[in-house]
Amino acid sequence: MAYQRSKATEERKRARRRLLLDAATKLFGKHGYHATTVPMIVAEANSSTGSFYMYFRNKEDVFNAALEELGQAVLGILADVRGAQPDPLKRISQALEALYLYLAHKPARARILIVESSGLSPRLDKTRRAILRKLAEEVRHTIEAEPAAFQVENSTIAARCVVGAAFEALCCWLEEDPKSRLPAKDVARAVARFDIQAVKKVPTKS
Amino acid sequence: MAYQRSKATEERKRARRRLLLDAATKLFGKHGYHATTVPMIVAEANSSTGSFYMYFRNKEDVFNAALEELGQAVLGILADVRGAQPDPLKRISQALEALYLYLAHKPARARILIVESSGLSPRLDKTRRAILRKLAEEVRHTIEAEPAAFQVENSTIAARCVVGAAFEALCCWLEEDPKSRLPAKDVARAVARFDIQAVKKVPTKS
Amino acid sequence: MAYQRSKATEERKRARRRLLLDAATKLFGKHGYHATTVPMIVAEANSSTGSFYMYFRNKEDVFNAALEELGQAVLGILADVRGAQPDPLKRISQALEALYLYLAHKPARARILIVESSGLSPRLDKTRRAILRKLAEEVRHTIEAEPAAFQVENSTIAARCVVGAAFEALCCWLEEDPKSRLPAKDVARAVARFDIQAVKKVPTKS
Amino acid sequence: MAYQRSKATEERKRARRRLLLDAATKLFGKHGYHATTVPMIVAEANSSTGSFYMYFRNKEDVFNAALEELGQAVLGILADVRGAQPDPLKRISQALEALYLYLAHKPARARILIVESSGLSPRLDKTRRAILRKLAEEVRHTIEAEPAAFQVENSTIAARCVVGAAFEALCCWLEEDPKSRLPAKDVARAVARFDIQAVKKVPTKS
DNA sequence: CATGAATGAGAATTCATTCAT
DNA sequence: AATGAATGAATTCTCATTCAT
Repeated sequence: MAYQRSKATEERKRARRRLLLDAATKLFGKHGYHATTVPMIVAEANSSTGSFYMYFRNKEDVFNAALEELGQAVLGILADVRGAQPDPLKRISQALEALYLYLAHKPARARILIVESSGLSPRLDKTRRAILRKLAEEVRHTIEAEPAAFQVENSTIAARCVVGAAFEALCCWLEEDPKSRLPAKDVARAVARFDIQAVKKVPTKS
Repeated sequence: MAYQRSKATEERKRARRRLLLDAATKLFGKHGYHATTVPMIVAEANSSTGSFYMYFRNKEDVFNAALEELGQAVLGILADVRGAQPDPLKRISQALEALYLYLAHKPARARILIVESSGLSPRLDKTRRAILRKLAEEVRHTIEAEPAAFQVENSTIAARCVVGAAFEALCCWLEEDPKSRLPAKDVARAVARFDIQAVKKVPTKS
Repeated sequence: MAYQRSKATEERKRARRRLLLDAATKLFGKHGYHATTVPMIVAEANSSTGSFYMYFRNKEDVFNAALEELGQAVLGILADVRGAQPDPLKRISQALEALYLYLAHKPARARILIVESSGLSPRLDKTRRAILRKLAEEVRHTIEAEPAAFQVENSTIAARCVVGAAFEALCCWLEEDPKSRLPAKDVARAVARFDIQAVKKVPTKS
Repeated sequence: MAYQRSKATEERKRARRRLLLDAATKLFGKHGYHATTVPMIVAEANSSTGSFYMYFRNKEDVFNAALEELGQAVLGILADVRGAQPDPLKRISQALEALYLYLAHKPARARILIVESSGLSPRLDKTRRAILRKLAEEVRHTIEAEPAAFQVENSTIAARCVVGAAFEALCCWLEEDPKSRLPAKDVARAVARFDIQAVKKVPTKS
């Protein structure tokens, strides 16, 4: 009986945390870190400041949680593609497309990851960099795993370039008028073409 | 009533503004926008709050001034290279190298441009985007001016990718331990190789 | 989520607001609007700046609240007299006496109403004028309701004169040395005599 | 020669002071004491802060000067009427009319005297009260000089009432829409009727 | 004498966080 | 566990006044 109740409690706690984290993600993406206040978050989540500090150490902590969750999601997308597509060049293409479709449909999250998480606190910077590093690592492994398909001067730097190119193009696209801009898919393809061209092995003549 | 405004006074005003702007640039690059306070800036510049508000409307205004100055500097570097190097592929390479050397020697400025200027206020975002847009335009013009040398799916997007790749690689490099990381020049070359590979025309077999 | 809001909490909130408003009223009356700072108010109320801004939008807002409360009080005094005294001439007399006794015992409030509320902000000016207007309206209605008792050239202007005379006399009296000045009651009577003489119907000879 | 030059200098000094004082009067009347800044005054007078502090000790000092000048002007008007009109009742009427015409044509000055000079500093309060006191004294002397014409309970208080009535009516009138309000002359007459009725001797039957 | 750049004390206000209920 | 009232440190910005030129 006591166990049952505790289980229900656990679930309610999880649900409450979700509510708060979703509200925070939404607002951080919309207004940025500094313009989002804790009262705003708890109002959006129909909760209270007191509860907020039960689930998160402080404001930085929710942002960090939102950022990490986002990182997980993005890495998950990449993992899915890796499992599904054996051709490494096509994999890059597919991964970019999947990433763009995901972030294009959740522009608030895209903003958190790309725009709003810069220059905050050391801890948040660290989390942000960790996500970007993991993405770059993923790319680097892909490159290094198939020397027959790729040819770059420095795979670490090339991987960073792939990530940077993708995010900058995405960032610009997010700022464009949603009515007149290209479809996300097309941007993803153009970026993929760019990245692939940059890293694929050029057959030497002879 | 209004006497001839003394030239010495004008010069002192300019000097004072410079002092404040340099101090602000230094501190913004070191601590970021929010962690830098006006008192900190005036202390660094050996000036006073009152003076600060004579030369800048508010804190946002100095940051904007610093950012714009930085944008001018970076565009100036690109313009210099454009004038000096007729070969468009080599030009990209040289431009990146010049940019890296400049920002590597002024890491505080690099941070302002790449890391600290995101997600602040609409006005600052606009200034930041304007700089990145101009950089991308520069790249796009280079690409479009020589169809014989370049081949991309979409020159606008490719230009953004070039800029994004360069800045992400630079950003990562700035975070590395200065003692053990590669020299700026080498990073610049690796990035240049990446970018050039991505956009140069691949000779069709025949 | 929202539990029954506890009655005790509501009451404490009301009490806190009262405390702040009373402190503000006291200090505004003593030092005037500009010389009274929010820290002074919260110190007087044994509260904190944060609380202050929970109950009032800003400094102007407390002053406005104090002024409106004062207006209510003064209008209440007039309403009481109107209910109690059918003779319109005597009513003016009684109303003035009641007003003087009230304000003489709360000189800080009198100062707020008469001296300190002028030339502050448009909003406060409006509140001040609204109170004086209502007082004058009260007088005007009294005059117009009994044409047999009163005779004036313009009842609106006469009503303003009644109010102006009363407040100027009160203001001068408040500045006099409390030890040597006339009792409030006597001043009230002299003013009443003045006002009544000014507005009462002069029996035409016949 | 030296004398000549000094005289010219004296004149220029006087002129400069006038310029500053006029600018200050205009701005104080328009925006009030606190909303008028020294830079605003010197800009209006085409002068400089440095000069300002040559002619006035500080901001309070100009306001005081403006107020005193205004007081002189108003007392001058009363003195003129006193010299010209021997009938004491008619004199009150004429004085009010002259006062209203003067202040109606210089609403900024009227505001300084009636609205903006309240609740500032002790010194300014004192100057303001001194002006009102002198006006009341003038009225009191008129009343006391002709016991045959007047009949009041307390001439000091009656005099204050006369002044208060006049200023409150004027103040209300100044706030009314200039297009639709009564002419100043009519208001003056209505106020005069009120005041005279209040203080004139009522012939006892017999 | 005139100028206006420089000063810095001082005020208002916000919001992350705590804690009594 | 949940609530939201209370806290106060911290920050921005203004403007009267001074003083070097």
